[in-house]
Amino acid sequence: MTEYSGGGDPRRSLELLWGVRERPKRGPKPRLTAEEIVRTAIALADAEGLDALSMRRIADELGVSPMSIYTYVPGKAELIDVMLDRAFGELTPPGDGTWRARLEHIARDEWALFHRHPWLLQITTVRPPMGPNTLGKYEYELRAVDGLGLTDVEMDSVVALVTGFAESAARVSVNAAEAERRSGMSDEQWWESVAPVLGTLVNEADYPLGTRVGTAAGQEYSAAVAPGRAFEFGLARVLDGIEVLINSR
Amino acid sequence: MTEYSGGGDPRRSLELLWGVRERPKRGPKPRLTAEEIVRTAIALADAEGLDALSMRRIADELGVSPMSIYTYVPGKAELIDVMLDRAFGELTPPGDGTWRARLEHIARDEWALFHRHPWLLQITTVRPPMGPNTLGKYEYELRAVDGLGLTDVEMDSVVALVTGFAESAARVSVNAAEAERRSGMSDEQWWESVAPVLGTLVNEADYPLGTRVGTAAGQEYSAAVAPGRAFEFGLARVLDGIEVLINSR
DNA sequence: CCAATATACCGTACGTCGTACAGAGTTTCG
DNA sequence: CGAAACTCTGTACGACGTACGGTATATTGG
Repeated sequence: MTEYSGGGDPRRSLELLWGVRERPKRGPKPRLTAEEIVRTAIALADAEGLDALSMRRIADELGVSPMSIYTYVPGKAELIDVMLDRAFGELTPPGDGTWRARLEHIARDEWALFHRHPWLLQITTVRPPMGPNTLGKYEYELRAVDGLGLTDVEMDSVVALVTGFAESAARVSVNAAEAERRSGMSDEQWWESVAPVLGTLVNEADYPLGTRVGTAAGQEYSAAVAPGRAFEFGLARVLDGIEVLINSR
Repeated sequence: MTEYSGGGDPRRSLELLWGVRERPKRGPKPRLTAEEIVRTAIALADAEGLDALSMRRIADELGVSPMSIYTYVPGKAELIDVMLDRAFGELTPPGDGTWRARLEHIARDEWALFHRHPWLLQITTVRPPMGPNTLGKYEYELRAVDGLGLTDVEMDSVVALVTGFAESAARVSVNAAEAERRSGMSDEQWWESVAPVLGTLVNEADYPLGTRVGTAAGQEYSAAVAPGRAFEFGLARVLDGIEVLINSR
């Protein structure tokens, strides 16, 4: 189940994101806070993945009945919106180096964030939760490419390219780790279980480049480091491409 | 629920992928074939998404009971593996142009494939199904960057960068369309529902670049064309970056 | 022609999920 | 001291993948 951000009632979602709900005057003392629920949900998603994040599990963790959660949060979609914005709060703005150093910082920082919170990759952010950290992130990303002679639209495109690349590379890395965890097999072990059967079905000569290059890549990089190398390689190429654009201005 | 490819028994999976199952000598005539189930599943996923793809729905569609499906396919994971390989069969090898034209063809072809079969984006392919089309795809992708003076490992990295970029850009595009379908709101309508509430919570002066650039980007590109522009922009930058690498050899 | 065997197909059942709804208990205000 | 506002909970619905055991059907060997 892919989770969609921006799914709930916008007013209620935004109140939650900005924490502006005035506390009630009557009724029993609340046993929880929305923030506590968000923290618990993030810890659970970090430890067991987004698939294991259920309203029932969160309630268990907090020692209340499942339906109590709905007192503090309109539903699961809105909760995930807040989790996303809170996670973005861990990112740090780049410093004062070159534009290239600033974009590298942004990419590496996001790469690390996705590894700390792999569930972020399962949340679609085409309509992001308009919380303080999400807005702040966009702001400092744009600052990193301000004053380089790019148009406003180009600035937006460059930022989207770099963050999109970081997300894409992190996705490969996180999925590789997750596949290893689930299957209990390393990539090498997996390949050793597939290769013999594949050999009886396929003629290697039909795939000369795939056989040669696949073997070379497999030997050069163990599965444990391959995603990191792919990130570094791709980042260098993407920044080189952006440099071509900037130099043309 | 993210779906993982390569989850099932490798022998049974590979037999399915290569269609090598000898047909049974005794027992009742089969009413279906594995291929028929795969076709039905792909049509269903195309029309209603991977979340709507259930063994029960497939069985309904074919007029049999849910458990009958398991006569032809070991489980849902293996079925999805075959769906993936069959979809890759729609891709076409690049022609004889420059390396840049060949890589552009690969990226555009994949971009289009992900739009025809958006569910492909929900399947993790770190351990891809080793079917004929998946192997063929890797082979002609490598052929596109053969003979340029790159090392084997660099060839693999370049191909992964270009296809990873195409996938990443298509993901944004597909998610945007899906968000519109689900919510019944265009991006403009969504923004109009969020902006007024956001205005009461946020001081625009705190986000000067975000406000200016966000507005500019929103006006330049309607939501309907924005993902396509982002794809073209990013592809040009990525290929420029690869050109820098190739020229350095 | 008759059993033995292999296969196809199906009904039931289990433990998940998000959350609608109705009710019970608790605190504060007028 | 009510009434209103609020917190919390139990039950229920229809979905999911698939394990298991049973029954119907086709082919084979005698």
